[in-house]
Amino acid sequence: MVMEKKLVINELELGKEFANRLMSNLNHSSSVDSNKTLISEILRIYQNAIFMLSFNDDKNILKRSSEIDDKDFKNVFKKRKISEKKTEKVSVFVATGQENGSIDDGHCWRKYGQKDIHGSKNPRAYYRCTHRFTQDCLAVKQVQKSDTDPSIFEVKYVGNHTCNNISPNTKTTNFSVSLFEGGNRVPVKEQSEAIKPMKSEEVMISLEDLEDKKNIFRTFSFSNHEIENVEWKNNIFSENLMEKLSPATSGSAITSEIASALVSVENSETADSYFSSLDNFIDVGEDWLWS
DNA sequence: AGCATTTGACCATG
DNA sequence: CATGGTCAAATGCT
Repeated sequence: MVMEKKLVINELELGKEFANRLMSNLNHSSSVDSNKTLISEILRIYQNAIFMLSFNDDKNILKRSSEIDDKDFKNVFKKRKISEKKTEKVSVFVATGQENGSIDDGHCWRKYGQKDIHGSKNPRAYYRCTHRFTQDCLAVKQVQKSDTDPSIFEVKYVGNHTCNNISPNTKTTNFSVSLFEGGNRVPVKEQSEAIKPMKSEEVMISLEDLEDKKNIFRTFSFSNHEIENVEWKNNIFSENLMEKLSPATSGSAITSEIASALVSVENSETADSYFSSLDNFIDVGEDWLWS
């Protein structure tokens, strides 16, 4: 069985586990918050599984990634800076709950293009940092509404923000994040949890050991080194989530092996502003592609 | 007026 | 040649 398939199955099994837990909760009159969190998690898992499968379908894309990697950078392109872009880090997010497709991530973006994408129902919008010219900020993002779920926007970030203009909205974000790098857990950012969230969204990060089959997706990461390496790195439970769901299980062995992020957005209007603080969470290597 | 968005054209790439 | 990413003129918005 291919790795990707196993991972999708793992994801679905996790969804099943959460559903069972929800059933149990309902039988024991657990807190509404806990049940909501479970439902949210189950929905996320389904979306992840769908997303993974959609990526897995396109082998040609994966092939192309490896081919690009095999090339030297001896080719100097004439006009565009695509070759530079390829060396930048890319983050992929699945944003839910957006009503109008404009995803406020705490940075100021300027739309510079939109394209109909072959095989996709929805066009892809291209944004660059508003401060591209004033502060030489080369950050770029692409937003595309999911074909499978119109409420979900796939957001891809390319490059780091070098500008220092962050929307005040960011202040309302309440999250706790950790990630792995080279097998070591590295705390990234943490803010006060003083604000009780009205709505939670899981940000998917992944920097987990690819061989660890216990892991289940929160998101995916792609590498272009080889086709075989275009695997979805993954992680399982958010520690915060685990504490919400089942305090007894937090701190278990499993949580020591996960990288996760739980983002709580005080303002329930949007899933705003967590992206800005999560730049490069998902390092998909030097090449990246949409499904 | 100044800034953002739209949209067709252009270009690199496979 | 098809596709995706970017450019830039036209247009819209405040």
